[in-house]
Amino acid sequence: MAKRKTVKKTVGDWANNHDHRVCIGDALVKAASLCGQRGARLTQIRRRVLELIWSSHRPIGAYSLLKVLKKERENAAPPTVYRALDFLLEQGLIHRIQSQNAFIGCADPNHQHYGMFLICTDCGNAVELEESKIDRLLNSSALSQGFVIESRTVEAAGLCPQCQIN
Amino acid sequence: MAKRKTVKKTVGDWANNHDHRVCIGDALVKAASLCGQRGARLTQIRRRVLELIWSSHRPIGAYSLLKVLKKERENAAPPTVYRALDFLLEQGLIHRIQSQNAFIGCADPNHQHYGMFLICTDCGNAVELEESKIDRLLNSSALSQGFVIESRTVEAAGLCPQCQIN
DNA sequence: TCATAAATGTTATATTATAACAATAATGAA
DNA sequence: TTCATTATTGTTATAATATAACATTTATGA
Ligand SMILES: [Zn+2]
Ligand SMILES: [Zn+2]
Ligand SMILES: [Zn+2]
Ligand SMILES: [Zn+2]
Repeated sequence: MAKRKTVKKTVGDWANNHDHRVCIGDALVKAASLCGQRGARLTQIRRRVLELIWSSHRPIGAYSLLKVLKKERENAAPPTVYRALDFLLEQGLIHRIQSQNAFIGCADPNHQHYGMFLICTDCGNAVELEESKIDRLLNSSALSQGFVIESRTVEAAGLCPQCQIN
Repeated sequence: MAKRKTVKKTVGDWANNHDHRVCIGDALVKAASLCGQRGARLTQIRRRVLELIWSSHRPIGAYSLLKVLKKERENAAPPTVYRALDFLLEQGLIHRIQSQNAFIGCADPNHQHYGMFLICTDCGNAVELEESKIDRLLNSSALSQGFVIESRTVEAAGLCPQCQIN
């Protein structure tokens, strides 16, 4: 890979003005590293699906992925994509956006986090919210009813800073 | 309708030991009243779909509803159900559970609320979380990135008090 | 090098949701 | 009441999302 400038892409960076190739590159490097550590096999298909998911900050659906894959691999079929997605989800490399039946890359697969997203209804971009306070409040609120949370889906739709201007 | 004891079904009541007919009855009465006020037509089909949704505290899918409806109305088809669901969603009489592609009755359709749910992975029951603090925290957390939330999906999966015992 | 397990290929089908147009029923104005 | 308008429901077809089941190939390590 050619040497590239390291631009920090912070969580909550809604700007279009970053070099998104850096996001993609970072994600793939991290994924390879994590899978290596874990003895999980980031095969060609899986890697390519991850790359396609990272091709934008918009969640992408399984059949959109399939459409692209088919151009490169004529025998790609739904299971091809869904198996790759299952693997990537298991490894925490992507998240599922329930409200869209779509998938998005996880920028920080190595950290504990909760899969909480802000999703712009205009440009479609989504960013992960790293806010442990929400998680704690949710937990304590549930506990006050005796309910123990194991996993959560938090998806807030609205307008990102960019799209409020336009 | 026969006179019945008014049993308060509080939010967060996970017990099986309430008379669920009361939940159903209350929901239908409230729905009729609200629709009346709004000039919205709670037709036979819509009312029946609402009743079926309220038949348990578990979210129920469109095609499960259809299966039941077909026994009573031989020309019921997917649009029959989805139109009723659309109406009930618009009126705030039901909520959609995104993580299950399923629907659940709203116990308090007249109040402002946020559609936040606790869903038991064991018994399948779901209750709506009335916790404005979570909503405020979510809003402020989003705002700190300049993001304005318009709607939210909060679905926490875990074990309800009953199912922790078993 | 061979047995095993993991990944992928392949075909079929299940599940969830909507499009499009026709027929009927409700509503209110003339 | 009658008629025009709109809302609701009927009907058929199909789109979109996801999984089952079994065959084949590839990777892995004993
Ligand atoms: Zn980027
Ligand atoms: Zn935007
Ligand atoms: Zn009940
Ligand atoms: Zn339970």
